[in-house]
Amino acid sequence: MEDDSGAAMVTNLMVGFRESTLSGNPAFFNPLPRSCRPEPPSSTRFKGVVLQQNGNWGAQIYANHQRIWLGTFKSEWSAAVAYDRAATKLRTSDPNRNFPCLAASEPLFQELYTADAVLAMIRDGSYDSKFAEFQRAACEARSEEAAAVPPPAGHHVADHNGVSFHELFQKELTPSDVGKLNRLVIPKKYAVKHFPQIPTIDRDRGGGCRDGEEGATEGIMVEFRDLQGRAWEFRYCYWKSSQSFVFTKGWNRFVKTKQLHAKDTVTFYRCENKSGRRRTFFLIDVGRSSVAGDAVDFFQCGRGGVPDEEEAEMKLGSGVKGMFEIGSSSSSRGRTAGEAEEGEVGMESMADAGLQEKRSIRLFGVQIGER
Amino acid sequence: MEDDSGAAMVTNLMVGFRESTLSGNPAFFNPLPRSCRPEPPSSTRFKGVVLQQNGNWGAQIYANHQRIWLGTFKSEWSAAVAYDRAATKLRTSDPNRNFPCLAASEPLFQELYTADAVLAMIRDGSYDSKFAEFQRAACEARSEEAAAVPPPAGHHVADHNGVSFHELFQKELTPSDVGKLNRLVIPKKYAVKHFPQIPTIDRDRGGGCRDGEEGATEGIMVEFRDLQGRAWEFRYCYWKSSQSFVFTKGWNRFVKTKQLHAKDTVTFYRCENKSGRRRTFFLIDVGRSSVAGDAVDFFQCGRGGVPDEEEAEMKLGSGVKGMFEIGSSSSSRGRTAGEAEEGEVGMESMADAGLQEKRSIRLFGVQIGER
DNA sequence: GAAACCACCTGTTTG
DNA sequence: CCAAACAGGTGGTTT
Repeated sequence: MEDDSGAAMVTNLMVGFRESTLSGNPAFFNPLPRSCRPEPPSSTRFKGVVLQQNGNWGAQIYANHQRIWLGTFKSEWSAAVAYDRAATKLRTSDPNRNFPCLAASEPLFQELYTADAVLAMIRDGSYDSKFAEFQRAACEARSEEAAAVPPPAGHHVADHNGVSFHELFQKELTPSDVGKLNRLVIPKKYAVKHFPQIPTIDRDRGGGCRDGEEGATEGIMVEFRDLQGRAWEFRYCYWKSSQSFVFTKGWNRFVKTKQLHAKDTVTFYRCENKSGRRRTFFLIDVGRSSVAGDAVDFFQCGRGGVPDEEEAEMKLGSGVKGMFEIGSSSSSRGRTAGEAEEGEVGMESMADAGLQEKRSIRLFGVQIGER
Repeated sequence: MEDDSGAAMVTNLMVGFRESTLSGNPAFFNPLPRSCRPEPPSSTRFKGVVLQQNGNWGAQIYANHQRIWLGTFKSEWSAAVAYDRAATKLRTSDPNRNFPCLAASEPLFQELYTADAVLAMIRDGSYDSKFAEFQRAACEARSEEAAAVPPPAGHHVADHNGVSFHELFQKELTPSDVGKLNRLVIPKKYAVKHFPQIPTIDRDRGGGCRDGEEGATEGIMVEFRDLQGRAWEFRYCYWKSSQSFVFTKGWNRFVKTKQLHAKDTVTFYRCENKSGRRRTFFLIDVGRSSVAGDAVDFFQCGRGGVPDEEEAEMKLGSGVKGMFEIGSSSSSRGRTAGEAEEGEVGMESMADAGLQEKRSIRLFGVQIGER
């Protein structure tokens, strides 16, 4: 509770302020751009931080009309970081942070945990190590994928510390995938194996309805996260005429924001946290073509594409007809810190649970350890 | 009743057989093509014409299982013309006429009157002058629209002899409007101002239906007349996704028949006859782009597009779901000559009556006279 | 089988 | 600057 070392370490990790004592991939500790670095503490106090009589710093956050105590910390910054992390989970609609860059890669990590679990990690100092492991695994996976030999899809599973990343498949983008057609063709074998079945509206079900709808498949909305935790919704549908599965609506925005080009790749993962109580979510990652040459580092600050002009456009779950919720991200926003919503609609449709029978010990293709 | 001069004058007007004594726009009196001219009277009597003992010619017509007497006339031709005019009103489904070309521009004129009123005008000889005024106004309006300066829409109101032509709006056609998309985009501001509201299926009406349909709008059929009096039905609907109002079904046929091209214009009018007892109808007119160069005369024979191969296809009002009747044309076909149907469904929706407050004295933009 | 129709989708433009 | 409107599209279904 009172220990400050954890928070300080994470400040290192995320802000790169001094050399880390944590061994691991050095790519982690790329300093953030100068503009991202927090200013030294000033008379202006950080949000959610209070100075205590004993000289320590307390962190608290208001969410859902109640005050939540995050613990006491030895440094003002550590307390401010704790606030940011809690805010990342609890105040998603409020963009105000003490260290804006801190939030860049944490939402995805936090997706793996319930709000209670995140708060507990903040309080007991385990947040840092959990997050560090999460990042190290991701970074290693990234370097693996950058290798010349394309990794065999479907076998890259990491399961470390209760967190698993299961690679579903990867596709090299065609010119059409990134062109004016505004669609991504999902190879059929992967679509049927990993993606939910697209429901068909059965007509003769009671007969009360008008003549309008028939046995048409109009597709469903599916949601993925990128490595920054940003949600991406795609309309996933089946085109009878070409007998192909495609992403349509939303795909074009992804291509542009991520500045994808032909021969770049997209990789899909299923992410779970079996030790925590957090549900599965799905992840989409992009890989640059080697010909393009700019193999940027994995969690490098600013990755995730061009600066996003449409930041405020991220829709919170808006009850769109046909919405398919993957994970609980949308609906859990602004929710009470308590437990919630297991088994939302369609979740079980992503039916490839059979592939994780062997409790793999690779994370994004990198051997990590038995468990 | 017995006067033949009126009918003879109209024969002039329409057939251009000899020089007219009516002053006015010379464009009126373009002779019709030779094939349109009636043959001189032969031993074969005209339909609906009977020779009377006193040497005059009587005209009569059978409609709705009864014989209607149209009056006596000094010439055989005049009586035959009278029959044609009555047939235009009463026997629309029967294309048989004594002078086929005569009917070209009269149905529109007749739309302004009830069947009884038309018959009365035929009998008392006032048909000719009323029709002549109608045509003169239309011709002047046409020449005005051909001017380089686009007329300000919504202010072109003619009110002459109780007949008003109110310009609702005009649109220059885009390549898409005349292309493969088979639709015409109605600018929103005009759609909401002048066109009927597209009904929304209200869901909570008994609750028998499933969740399928929401506030869906499936559009309505609207009917317009062209200047030849031909009826055109368009499906008028609202596309939620693009938030635009469009004509869909039927528009493509109009484009082809009228041989429309990009930069041509369509203009919509509301036509009323306040002195008569006839209801409003709506008119769609086409204007050729000046770059296309062929500013054809207004009521020129053959105008109205290519020869119509699909003549028999004109549907009589067929009780289409969501049908929106403008005017009474469809439902009055084959109807008894008596008075009928005031205020049909949706008629009041074409709500811009507020624009005619000042009892305008311009007809299609041309000053005509105080009234 | 072709053409029209239908219900969506998006990039550009603009008040 | 941004949301609205719209010109220009799509695949799928009906005629």
